[in-house]
Amino acid sequence: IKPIHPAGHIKTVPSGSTAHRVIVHTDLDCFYAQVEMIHNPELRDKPLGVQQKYLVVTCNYEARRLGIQKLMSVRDAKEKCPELVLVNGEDLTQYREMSYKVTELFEEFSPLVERLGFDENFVDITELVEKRLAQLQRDGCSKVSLSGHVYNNQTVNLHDDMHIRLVIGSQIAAEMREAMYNRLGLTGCAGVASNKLLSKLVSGTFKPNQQTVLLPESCQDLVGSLDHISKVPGIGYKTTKRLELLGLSSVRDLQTFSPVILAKELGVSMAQHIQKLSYGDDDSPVAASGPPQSLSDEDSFKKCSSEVEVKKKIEELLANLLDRISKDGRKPHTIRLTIRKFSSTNKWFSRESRQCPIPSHVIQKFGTGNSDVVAPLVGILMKLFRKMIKVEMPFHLTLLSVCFSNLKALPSLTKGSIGFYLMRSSPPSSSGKKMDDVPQVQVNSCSFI
DNA sequence: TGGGGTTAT
DNA sequence: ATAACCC
Repeated sequence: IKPIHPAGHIKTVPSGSTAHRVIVHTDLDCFYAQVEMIHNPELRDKPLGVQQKYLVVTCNYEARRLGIQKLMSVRDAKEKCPELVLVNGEDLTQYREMSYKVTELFEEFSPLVERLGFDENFVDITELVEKRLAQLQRDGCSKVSLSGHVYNNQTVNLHDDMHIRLVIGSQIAAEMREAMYNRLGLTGCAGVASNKLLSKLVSGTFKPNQQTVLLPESCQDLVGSLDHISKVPGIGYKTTKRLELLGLSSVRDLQTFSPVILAKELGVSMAQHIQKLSYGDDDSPVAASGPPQSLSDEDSFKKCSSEVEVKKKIEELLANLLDRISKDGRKPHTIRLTIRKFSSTNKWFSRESRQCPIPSHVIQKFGTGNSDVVAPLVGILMKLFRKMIKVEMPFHLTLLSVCFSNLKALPSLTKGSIGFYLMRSSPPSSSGKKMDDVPQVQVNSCSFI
């Protein structure tokens, strides 16, 4: 490594700068199936699928070799592979818990960890990379070795500033995956690049349990390798349809399309955003997720058509949520009920919801036993229900969901207090089993106290 | 198509 | 409150 300046002065990245970032994206291999196999090792060498209702939502690689795909119907899956073992994955509790263990593990590397679903994380390791680079330069060490694959098999140039940083990033990514395996028993992929979009795209290039780094010169090859605009993260179903109406289908089509006409279709903000994405350009920061913004519980079914049935389902959902919120420790200030009505046309979208503030006298009673809070909440939820459904008319629901949001910390944990700073990554647990988490929290918190 | 999540309008 | 996005 050559010193950037003759005196060996280190060029640091200004805080908040978007210029020389190193981002890791991680993606666990068939996450739900992995959790089930840890839970029951007998399943390890068998083709395994995780079932929700009549769908196989994910499966292990043994099952994939036999032709099972994600989101395949149970009927098709059994037909394709009669030996397929199915476990029910409708209760997400164990997946959610393992998911947060992974995020907390990554937070030991950098506080900037952003969750994407239960099985993906972005980690901004720019500062860690700078620290290691500085240390290497002080030591006068001239060797750094890359971990994992390089996208396109591009040659690394150790005289290139960004190449060196990305190579150090690949070592850190390897350490993160090692820690994940040693401490949690989980395998997964990682991608290292200069922004979130690119790190996510590159992490999937070598698939189970491998990692890949993208060097800047191969950026256009990466985005160009996507066979359709809908494969660009951020361009979803609706936007894809509108772009197709403009005659666009490849990433190159989008790159070279008139920005003026695109802005007329999508608005200038959205137009600029997705056209930048098409070039692999993404300046969005890794936003630390922290604890969740909302907790919800839902259930789908073929048919629910009477008020007593609705009340029963709502009570079930609420009981689960109250359990979860008491473990979280925070209090919800808003409650929402969501329904999905049956309709033969347009049947997979269109949900309706109504929400309202939770009365303050109900909020107070949240931490203390659950039972004095359920009756008023069921009352509120049934009122919300009647705002959407005229109960004297026939109705046919296929989903109910209850959501707590506007979550606020306990009154005692105000901004200036010690408790606030010790609170972050693991909320006080009623079971007290997580005492081993405390030391790592303090490592991150001490400098503030 | 499940059972979750987030942010923007 | 809905609509879009993500897994």
